[in-house]
Amino acid sequence: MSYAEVAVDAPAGRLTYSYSVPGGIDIHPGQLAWVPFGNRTARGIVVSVGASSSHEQTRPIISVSPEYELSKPQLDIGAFISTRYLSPLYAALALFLPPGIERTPAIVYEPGDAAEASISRLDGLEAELVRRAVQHGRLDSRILRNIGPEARVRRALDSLVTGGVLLRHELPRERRVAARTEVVVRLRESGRDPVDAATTPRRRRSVLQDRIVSHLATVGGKATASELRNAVGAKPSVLRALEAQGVVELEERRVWRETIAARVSGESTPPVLTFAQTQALAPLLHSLEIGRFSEFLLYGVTGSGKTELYLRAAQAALDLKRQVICLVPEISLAAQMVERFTQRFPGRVALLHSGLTPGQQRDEWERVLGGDSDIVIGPRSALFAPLERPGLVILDEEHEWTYKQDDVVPRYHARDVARQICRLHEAALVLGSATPDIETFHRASSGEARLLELPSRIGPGAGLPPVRVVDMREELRQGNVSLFSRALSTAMSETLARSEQVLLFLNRRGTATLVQCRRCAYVFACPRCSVALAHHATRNSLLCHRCGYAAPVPERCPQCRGTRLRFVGVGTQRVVEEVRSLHPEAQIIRWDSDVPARIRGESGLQDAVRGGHADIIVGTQMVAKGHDFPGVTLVGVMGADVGLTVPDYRASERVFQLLCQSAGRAGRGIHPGQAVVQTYEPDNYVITSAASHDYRMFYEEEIRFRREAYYPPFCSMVRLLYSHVNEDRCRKESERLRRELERRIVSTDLRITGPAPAFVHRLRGRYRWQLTVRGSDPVEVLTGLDLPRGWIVDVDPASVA
DNA sequence: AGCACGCCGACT
DNA sequence: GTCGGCGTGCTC
Repeated sequence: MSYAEVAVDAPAGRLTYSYSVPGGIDIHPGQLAWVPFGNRTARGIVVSVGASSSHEQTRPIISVSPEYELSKPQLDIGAFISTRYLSPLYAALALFLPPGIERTPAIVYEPGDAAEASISRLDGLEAELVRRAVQHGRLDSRILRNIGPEARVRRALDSLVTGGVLLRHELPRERRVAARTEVVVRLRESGRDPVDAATTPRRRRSVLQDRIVSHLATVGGKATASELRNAVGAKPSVLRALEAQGVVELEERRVWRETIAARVSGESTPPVLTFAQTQALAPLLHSLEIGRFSEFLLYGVTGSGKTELYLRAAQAALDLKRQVICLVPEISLAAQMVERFTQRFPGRVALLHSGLTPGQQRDEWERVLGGDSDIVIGPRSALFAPLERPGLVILDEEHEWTYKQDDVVPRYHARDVARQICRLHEAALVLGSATPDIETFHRASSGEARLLELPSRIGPGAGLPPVRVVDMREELRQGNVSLFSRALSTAMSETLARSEQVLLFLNRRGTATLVQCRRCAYVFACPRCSVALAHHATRNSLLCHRCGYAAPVPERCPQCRGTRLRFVGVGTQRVVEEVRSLHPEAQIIRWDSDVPARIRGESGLQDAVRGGHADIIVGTQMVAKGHDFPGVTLVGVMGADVGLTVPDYRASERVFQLLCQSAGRAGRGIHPGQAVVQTYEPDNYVITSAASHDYRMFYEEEIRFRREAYYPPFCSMVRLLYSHVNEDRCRKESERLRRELERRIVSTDLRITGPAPAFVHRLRGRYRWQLTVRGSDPVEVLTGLDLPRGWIVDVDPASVA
């Protein structure tokens, strides 16, 4: 007897369950299986096979799926993710499953022996269900679709099953979408010229058959069945008849559903590299050639030629018969990357993301599996494409926090998983950014990654736009209470007069939550945590979202004794109103999350700006990313420092990145651009370094703060978030966990913070409290810890606010 | 996830 | 007295 350890699709965090293997089944690690789990049939992935089991009682595996199996490297990466991010093993391994594979069995109901006889004593819905079950021999999801309200049907079925009238079965199933095929019809020569066969009709051939044969002859003897149907009305039955007569051959062929990659036109030839590009490329090519793991930070501003280096490195990897993964921060940015790669490597690029149709997803994935595509582009999930031996993994805009999955398990960071994949396959990891993540730049500084630098923009509009920083306190002192400084106001008028476009960018994080003195700009902060206190209007109090400190809303500013306080928070709507009153003739477009997603769409903003002849665009961080507006020559950043007060150790980093990106939107076309940054903290290093486009200055300040305050990269961090409808319970449970963790601590460098209410204090009717654990290896204390329901564990969280 | 069990408060 | 909401433990 042999036994299998199986990672089962069950939310509770155990690693594997043991099953016996029925004789005759050939089983090995990586296979997908169906296993009995409690009273249901669940998906499982076999992780090991042996002669004995780790559990006394075992039930047999139901079946093994033929569709796909995970490779050894994939099993290893899955195990890595599960351990590192404290996630169930199945969830980690499932990242590698083919798109559209079924994760639950089909449920069918068969009539029991007494079904027909019991119809008369049942009520309407139940009787109807049994009647249909008898009529069709069974009930499946298709028959049940339009029978009544879902919940009521379910309840009725449950009671019929309990009463023994119906029998419930769970049937394993595999694929949701079928492969698309087409039939190719070929005229057989049979020793004769095809034209001859077409012109000398044989006996007993119908008119339709003749038309098919002559059409085939005119198109070179070969056509698909659907072409023939459109051209001459050929029916499948007629084609089969012709095949039987030996006139044609039919061949079924797989066709791939296409994505935007198929519509890319033009081919690009490699341009001559600049000196800086050549310098940066050399070590990358060298490491690809020797085929050892190496990590690179490609640091260069937008427009400095990073993508060309990605393409060169990809070429080198492909020449070595290895594959390439190129990740982008979000789906909407994939299109540009697909275009660049497809123009250089036509027909070899696969695009993988959840926005494709299920059929497209399946086909792209299988083109990768079969080796038809050796370049994969997509968001973080593209990391799990079925590649034999990746040689190069690229993360474009590596600092983007979308690379961290934080809504569902496993809460992995694509950068860390990519690094692990590269280690395993001895591949090169290339992280590209104009404003690298502090942790990444630190890796480059310490030698863990190699820094490749592209110092300047190439081509027209080279050089970054000048940035003017405006002190809004001074504006106030001068009696300007408008949202716009005089500098921005003047610049707007001048820009509009030149018929150029203005982009007003509103940093809106932390709306209306903090309290500031109107006179000296003092922000009420927690005495223990030095972060802004959040204003809770319902309780009329100030609360620290990090440590739980609470205070009543004060009457006076403790710094200047001023009595005029303001509650910070301005929406795009307000900005639009004020712009309209200043420039009633201007066309204004508002662009934020209130704009319906269907309008925002793929290139929605680009179209809106061009089609709507917008003069002024007002938006939130959404407009700062990826979009290229050649007509914009003025960028106004409103409330540049708002994000700085968010109680998160990465608040500065986020604001810096956002400011650099926003300012970079100006002057991307032929006309020179400028940016105006409005702030209450003109001397803050985040503002000054962003205004002078000085990443290194920002980095030096920021890394000093991280070191002194003990934050990553000088420690690792885990966020523990508990949510419950009852707030008191939240507090008590998080206090209990803190005590439990303190008991478990053996190493000395661990620090626990909290419990405190989370920044998002209440979400969907549930309160949220949190703890953070910092140290050289905080995961260690949490491994094997059984947490009650309601806890979310987030290792290396994108945000602790 | 889904289910069974057991605990408390709100009713016939 | 019981019904039922909710917390907890278990599934190889």
